[in-house]
Amino acid sequence: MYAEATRAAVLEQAATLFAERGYTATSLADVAVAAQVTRGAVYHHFDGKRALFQAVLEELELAAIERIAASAADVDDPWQAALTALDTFLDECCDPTYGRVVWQEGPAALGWTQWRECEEKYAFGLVEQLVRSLREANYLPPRDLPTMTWLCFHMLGGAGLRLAETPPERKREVRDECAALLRAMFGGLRAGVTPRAGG
Amino acid sequence: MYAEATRAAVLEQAATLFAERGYTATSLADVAVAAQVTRGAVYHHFDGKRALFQAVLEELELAAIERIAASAADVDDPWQAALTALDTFLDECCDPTYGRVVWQEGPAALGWTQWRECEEKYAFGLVEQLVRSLREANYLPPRDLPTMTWLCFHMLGGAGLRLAETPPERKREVRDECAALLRAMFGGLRAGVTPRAGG
DNA sequence: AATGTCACATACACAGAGTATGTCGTTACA
DNA sequence: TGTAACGACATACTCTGTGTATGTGACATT
Repeated sequence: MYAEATRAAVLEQAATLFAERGYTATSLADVAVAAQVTRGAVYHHFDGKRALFQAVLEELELAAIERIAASAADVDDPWQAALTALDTFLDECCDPTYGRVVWQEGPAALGWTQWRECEEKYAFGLVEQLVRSLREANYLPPRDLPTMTWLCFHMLGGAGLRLAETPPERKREVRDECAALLRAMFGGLRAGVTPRAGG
Repeated sequence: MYAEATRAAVLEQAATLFAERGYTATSLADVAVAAQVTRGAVYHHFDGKRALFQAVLEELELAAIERIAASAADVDDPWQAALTALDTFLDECCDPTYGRVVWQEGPAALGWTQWRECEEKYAFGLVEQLVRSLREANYLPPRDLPTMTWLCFHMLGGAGLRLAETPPERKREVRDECAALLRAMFGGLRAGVTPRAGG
């Protein structure tokens, strides 16, 4: 039963190529060669190029979200939990593949709408959840949830993208810079709002 | 001399189609049909699909940036100038074509790197200029300029994208919501910094 | 031993980008 | 005023890459 190994190899090589060359510049032939199989094998395991990409994206997101959620799970205060999640997220983005595939190639490959639908289950959903809990605890003003979520989501995406393209030796520096700026900006949202005790 | 008219027609139809269907889903045949010419004419005026897209993007950016810069030109205080630019930018984004082409399709079509290089001349350049002037006037902390610019740029892009996809009847509402949130976030960056008088 | 199924491989169809060449009307100029 | 050059397209073809349909061998089942 080599099937699972083949699938995994295809998935792994696809992730690398999509991240390195981008979605359109990567052909299924390239993926097949890299995974040392034929295009037939790729089509056997995945329903075409888009489906392969989506599988790659979902795998990356799943792993990242899991770690991010775990890191924030045992923090009681919603604000501190959000900041912890932010920190872990930035760590995840130091992996070049994640930022490129999820934030840059994602919308291009799947199309804006489908990408967002997919993201509802992962990063976007997590951000929404965090923003919601912050708002309910009165850490944030009672403004439009989708808009707040959307802006936060995109700001995080921007940071992720920037981190992904930063050369390894500068990653830590840029990461800390992003963290400070993001904290300040989120702090701006919070300004003028009194958190509800015990929220 | 119909040449200029033909070029303009191709450019206009391409903008519409790229915005409606996206870059990859739009073939040059589609563009040619819409502009009532043949593919040959398209290739005569533009060096291929990417070049056509870039021309569309640059035209949209040029028009937008011009209006944005003009609106902020006669405001003395850098902070007020930035807020004015923000307002005008959000107005521009209420045009669905602008947001889709520049912020969504742009990176996908040209590739991340080339898109950014192109943007240096337009939106990204303007944001950088504004952020720089704010920092020099001590309205912002002395943090890394590229990172600050990048995050602001992406946040604005997120807002633009959201506005572009909002149905016309809700645009004003979402626009104002975005404006308020963005002002708050930028205010967060400013917090704790004392502006230099006459700066 | 015949049959079915899984995991691929091979071969083909078709769309769309890019290119090479053809055509027609206008202009330059002798 | 004939013609040669050029600009503005149109037509025809090539090539790459996706997707699909079919073929093939190993293995399990009965």
